[in-house]
Amino acid sequence: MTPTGTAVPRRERARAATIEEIKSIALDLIREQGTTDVKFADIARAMEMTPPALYRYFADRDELFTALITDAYDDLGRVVGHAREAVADTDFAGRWVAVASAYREWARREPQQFSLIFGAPVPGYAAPDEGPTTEAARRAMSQLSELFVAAAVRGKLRKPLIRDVDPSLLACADDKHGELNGVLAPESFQAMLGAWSSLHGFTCLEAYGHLDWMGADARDALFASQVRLIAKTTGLPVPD
Amino acid sequence: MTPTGTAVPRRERARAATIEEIKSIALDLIREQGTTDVKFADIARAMEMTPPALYRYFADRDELFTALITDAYDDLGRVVGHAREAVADTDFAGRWVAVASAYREWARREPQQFSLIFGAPVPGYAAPDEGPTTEAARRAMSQLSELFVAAAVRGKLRKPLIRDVDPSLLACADDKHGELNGVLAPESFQAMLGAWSSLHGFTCLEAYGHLDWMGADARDALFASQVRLIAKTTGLPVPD
DNA sequence: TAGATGCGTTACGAGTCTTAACGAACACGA
DNA sequence: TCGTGTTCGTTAAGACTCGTAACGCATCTA
Repeated sequence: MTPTGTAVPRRERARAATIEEIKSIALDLIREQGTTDVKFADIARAMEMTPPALYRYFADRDELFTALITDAYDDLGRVVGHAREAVADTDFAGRWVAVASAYREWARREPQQFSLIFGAPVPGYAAPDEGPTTEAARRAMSQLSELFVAAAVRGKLRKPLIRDVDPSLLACADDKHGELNGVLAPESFQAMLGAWSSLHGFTCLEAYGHLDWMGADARDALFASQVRLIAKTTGLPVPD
Repeated sequence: MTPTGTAVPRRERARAATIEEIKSIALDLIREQGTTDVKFADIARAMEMTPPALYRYFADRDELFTALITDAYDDLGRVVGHAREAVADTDFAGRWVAVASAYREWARREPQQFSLIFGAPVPGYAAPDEGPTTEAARRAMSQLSELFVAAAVRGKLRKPLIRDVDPSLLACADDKHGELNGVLAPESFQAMLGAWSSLHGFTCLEAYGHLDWMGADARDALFASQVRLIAKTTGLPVPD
């Protein structure tokens, strides 16, 4: 069975597969033990290998972490993106709810991955500045801004409740003009950031168990009311 | 110099002082290295002791962590409380701004302590359920609820923007009736939780550097607008 | 003064990350 | 078909960690 159509050499494919297996097992272990510190020894044991073998694939434990973090960003962005596109592209409020819910549920489903990207730096791991992680962060965040841009383009974005924008924030919005297609008004830009931070706040609190004292139903209700409130205050067209 | 007025035996005082020194140095190290994992060896070295000596004061590394976490809660509660009381007790909006700003600034000043209490569980450390940490958490949170209760008592709390409350959240509010003096309307209770999560979201994002891409001025402006927005939507009496 | 208690030390076992040196499997050109 | 070189996984070893055990020394108490 000679590889005819395969552009990628057999060797490299095996290597890539091993790398994926390492990351996958690392994630499993992280999920199992509930913390983000993985031991090379444990990964190796689960793969029926010896610890030093892993150094053929990751120079450092930090390098493995960086890979896990960028993967987490990608996964979050992908999940949120799918959720967004599952709703009619004219139903902006519906898309906002979908995005917010996906964000929340991903964090609850994968609290460790969530804390990997949004939590405090992992012990002993200093994020490489301007590295691949910041790049991945932009991609994930863009899911939200695209939503607002789309609404603005179609003229469906009302003025947000808070309209006065500080000069410094205005300058900042100008910097981002390119990415935002130059169509998002500064006050809407400000409102969007506020929406993100509000959403993020609830998500953090819930993912780390700080809302466990209220029942699951109550949490759902609180989330729903928050999302609706944000839609209103940011100027997204709520059906209500 | 015989200890005349000292009720506490000299021995215990020395022990307490050592405990404080350990925690203090642990915090310094955490601040220096920017991560929450402290090594007993480093603490001991800084104290010019040998690592095993620390086990006379903390049975475990987890025990030290628990102490640090409760201290962090206390510190946050204390700082926020002071900020609240520094504003006239009739100026509810002012008090809200003070509380929110103190919360934010504490997190920015002590990101490690912040992540100690609000971040993902520390690697290898499983929080003792229903232990002293949850108790301390209540105390810190109460700074916010007292503010809302006070405003409600004086009839200065308007209806929040979102008024419909889900039954499950209503039941939850009833449970807390005692602590809330039975005077906070369910919709205000819901709004208060929303206020907290919004505040928390901005604080998290900023403390962990996810807003570094905008300038400090822009961050300040965004925070101010968020705080004002929350005051409006929760029904706090804004002077404007 | 005699004894008990508390504290800090050294010594040690188990475990971790990481590098270095070795052997075996594989791919490839002569 | 036969070398040759690259890649992979192994064992061995050094430096470091947490945590326990056993030993002195100081202090407090009876």
